[in-house]
Amino acid sequence: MPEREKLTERRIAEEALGLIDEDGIDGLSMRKLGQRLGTTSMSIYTYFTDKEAVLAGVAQLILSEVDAPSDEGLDWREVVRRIMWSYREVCHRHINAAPLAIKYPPTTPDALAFVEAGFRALRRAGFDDQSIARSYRALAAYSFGTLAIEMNGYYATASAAAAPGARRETLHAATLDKHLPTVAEIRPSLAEQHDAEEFEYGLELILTGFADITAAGGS
Amino acid sequence: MPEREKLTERRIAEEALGLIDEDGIDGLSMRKLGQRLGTTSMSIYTYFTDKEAVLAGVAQLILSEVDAPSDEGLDWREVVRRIMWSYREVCHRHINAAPLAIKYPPTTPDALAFVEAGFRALRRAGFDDQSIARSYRALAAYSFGTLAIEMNGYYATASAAAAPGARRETLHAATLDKHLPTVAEIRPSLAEQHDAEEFEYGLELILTGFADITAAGGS
DNA sequence: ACCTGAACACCGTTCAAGT
DNA sequence: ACCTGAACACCGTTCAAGT
Repeated sequence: MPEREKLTERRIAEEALGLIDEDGIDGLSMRKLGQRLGTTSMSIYTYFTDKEAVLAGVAQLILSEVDAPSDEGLDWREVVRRIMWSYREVCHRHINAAPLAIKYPPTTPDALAFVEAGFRALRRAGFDDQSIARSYRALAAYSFGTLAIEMNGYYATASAAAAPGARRETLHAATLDKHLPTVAEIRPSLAEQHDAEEFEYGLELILTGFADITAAGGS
Repeated sequence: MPEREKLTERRIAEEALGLIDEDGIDGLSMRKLGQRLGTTSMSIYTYFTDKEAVLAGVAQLILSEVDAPSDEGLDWREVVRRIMWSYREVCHRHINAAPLAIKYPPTTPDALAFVEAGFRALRRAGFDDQSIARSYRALAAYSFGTLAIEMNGYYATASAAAAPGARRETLHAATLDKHLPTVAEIRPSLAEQHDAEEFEYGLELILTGFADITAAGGS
């Protein structure tokens, strides 16, 4: 199906995101992308230096979808909450592309909008530069890590008795109980966790920590 | 250089880790790995179902290097600190392979040793099952995210004026100041951050949060 | 059971050539 | 400036054949 339309950096990234949504990052090839755009793979190189640049472009596209709440009348905690939950929602909606949002930082103005919104809310609340940078980093780390856990079905894999794909040394329940009794004990509780609930727990823990530690705490 | 030695799941994973340490994950191919082992790529398939299984095996190898402190006489906070710092150190020592440690959960007994140690320390301190699972998840999220930020030189890229590889729409300092003034303001503080210092800040924040929230707090 | 070589169906990217 | 087709140097994995 050759889509005929002027080639654009934007259109290429959008089509790439579509392909990734359907087939995953490994399912994206320059050849397939070219075909989907109604041209050859080589025409893409007019707009992006290489495949990695395309992937970075896809990341910008996703990050642009994150809410950037104006902070009028909102507590800084509430602004941060909205951004964090929106970030998580966007990454789940493009779950195949989520690793790109983790790997490539926002660089375009659209992709940076939510960062600006967050920084402004913290500034208003009286955080100094270092505290803002520090809070941003801690929140970024937490959201990246959360995504990583939620993406791979991290615990689903961990709970499976067998080492995935390894043909020997599968972990029998017996050896588990013997050598790793506490792991065996806690496993059910890990399996019972709800992603959203645990995300909230950690997020509120961090927000409370900010309030305790930064000078701006009470505002 | 054909290394002649009996082929083993373990030896294959070790050689794969060596290759990744040198050339990165993309630098690992089944063909090169086979050559390094003194055979063909195909002989590897006797021990691993596919390339992904090899990567999961490499992850187990790395995770086995993480310290698993015995909790005798140690405060639970101190046990967690040692594990977290060791995890970080191991991933930095195998920085090219670090994404594997994030992607593949520990499944072999050796790789699970540090998890067992951590769980045991929390159990001793009086944490119930749910609190242990919850703490583990929060700490895992934080360490994964930290790694992701430290790995890609996340802020280094973010600080560069240009969107990497995109040929248009590079972000000029002027448009930055105009549309993203707070981002422009905070950028220097982000560039000044020290990885280890920020890691400690977030880790201690989380540990304090655990003490506040779990019933076992004071012990 | 373990290893092999040839073959299949792909890749990203370069380059010379076209408009 | 933008697009193209052929070519280069690779991939992971299957399969039939060997020991």
